[in-house]
Amino acid sequence: MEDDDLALLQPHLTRVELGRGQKLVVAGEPIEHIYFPEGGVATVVSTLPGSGSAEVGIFGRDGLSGFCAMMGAESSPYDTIVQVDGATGLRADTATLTELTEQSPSLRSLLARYVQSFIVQLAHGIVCHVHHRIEARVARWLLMCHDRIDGDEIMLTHDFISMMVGAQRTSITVSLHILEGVGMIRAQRGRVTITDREKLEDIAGEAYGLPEAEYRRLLGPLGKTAARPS
Amino acid sequence: MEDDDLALLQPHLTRVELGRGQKLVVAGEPIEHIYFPEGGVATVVSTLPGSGSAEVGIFGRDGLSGFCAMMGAESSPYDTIVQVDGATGLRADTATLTELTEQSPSLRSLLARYVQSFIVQLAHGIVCHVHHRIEARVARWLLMCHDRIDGDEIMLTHDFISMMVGAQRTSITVSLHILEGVGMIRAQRGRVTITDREKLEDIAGEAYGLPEAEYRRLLGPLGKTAARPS
DNA sequence: CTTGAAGTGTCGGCTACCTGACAGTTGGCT
DNA sequence: AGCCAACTGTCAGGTAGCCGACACTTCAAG
Repeated sequence: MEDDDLALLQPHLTRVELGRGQKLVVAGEPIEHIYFPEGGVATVVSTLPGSGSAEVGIFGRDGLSGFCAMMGAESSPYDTIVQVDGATGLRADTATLTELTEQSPSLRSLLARYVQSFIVQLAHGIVCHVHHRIEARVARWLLMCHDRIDGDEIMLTHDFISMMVGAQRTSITVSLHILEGVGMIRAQRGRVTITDREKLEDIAGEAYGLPEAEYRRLLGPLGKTAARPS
Repeated sequence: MEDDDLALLQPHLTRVELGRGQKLVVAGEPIEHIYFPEGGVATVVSTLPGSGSAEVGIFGRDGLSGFCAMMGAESSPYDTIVQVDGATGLRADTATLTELTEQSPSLRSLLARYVQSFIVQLAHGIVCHVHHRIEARVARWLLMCHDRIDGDEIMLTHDFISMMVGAQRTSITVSLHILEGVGMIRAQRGRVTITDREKLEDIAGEAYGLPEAEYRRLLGPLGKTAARPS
């Protein structure tokens, strides 16, 4: 995702472990650090007392946590949680990063373009909930994870997918059976393996693709091929 | 919404009529003008060949059209359409505005904070679709309109609300009857009048409020009291 | 005044999905 | 080895909201 702005950032980055369940942003609390995952998946989750939780956005090595701290909000109303681990991330102080961004127009442009791509992801989430059945939404979500991990195995439970997709756990079980029946995936305890990505994209239909296309348009390749600092 | 940045913008603004149905942004086409409505309601709408349309965001005098043009995207995948008219708007050239923003840190901060508030609106839209029944979503949407217009009368049809809320037209008719039965609104042909806003907020519950609170936190009062250039 | 389009009310059938409950399975821990 | 917690499968009942169809009302235009 970075180019020669990387040199600007590098001295301020620390590599840290990102463990499953770790909260990169806690709702309502000041955001002190910004994280750039080098792998795995993190999601932005809304939790309200009367309504339970719902996932609203997702990112991995394609994005960063808590960008709202650089948009004039010291905190976010949403949690950001590491959901699929197995990777490290680069961490920076919010204040430092904000200042760097303020100074470098190209860094600012990069951030702006990422924010724009994230907006499209959010907007598309709404469209999915309005128009697409659970099956397609599950497919969408699996594809979004697949884009962000190495290999075809994703470690996650039905319970977990249910929160992501915004559906009942039992409905997820059924959906996964259908997807498995057609040979798109293989489901084992706590693990889903993508076996036929193309078919999965077919099932997802318009539920998948638009935000990804927008990301590529604004920021370049998404996923395994994306260049990352090492 | 503006403060003394206004002086910077003023010379580049032209007052224009905003008519119902007018597209302030056309999906996929370059955004040449940015509009700041002085009243009425505009929405951001996703239209996909296979899935029909869905509304994803809304704004009025609290916001501006096509901000993505200032985020590095020349175009947006979504239309922005004037839905409730009866007001003028201020228009500026995208290029000019982008340049001004690039130069003025305070203008940039203002824009960033607005974008952040819009993100929360989008995210909350997802939460609504996951957790709240149609009735609450209708209430939410009426409240969001009410925040942005003068008076308590909103000119809109059931058909229209159905697209906004992401539901069937007949379901909207039923919902409006319920809301009217409890005395929260009065529905006439092509018009809804808010008669008891508090009760409406009760019905909406958590479907309404969070994005509005966030807007106030970041940008100050939303709605009728908000200071606007005149 | 007439006509027609746009908007509204309503109904019956249908289905996707929720809800809760429970039994079976797996795998890590002691 | 054995146990417990987490995970998965499944089922039966209920319901919100979809879908299509149609009759009625309102209003603006000719």
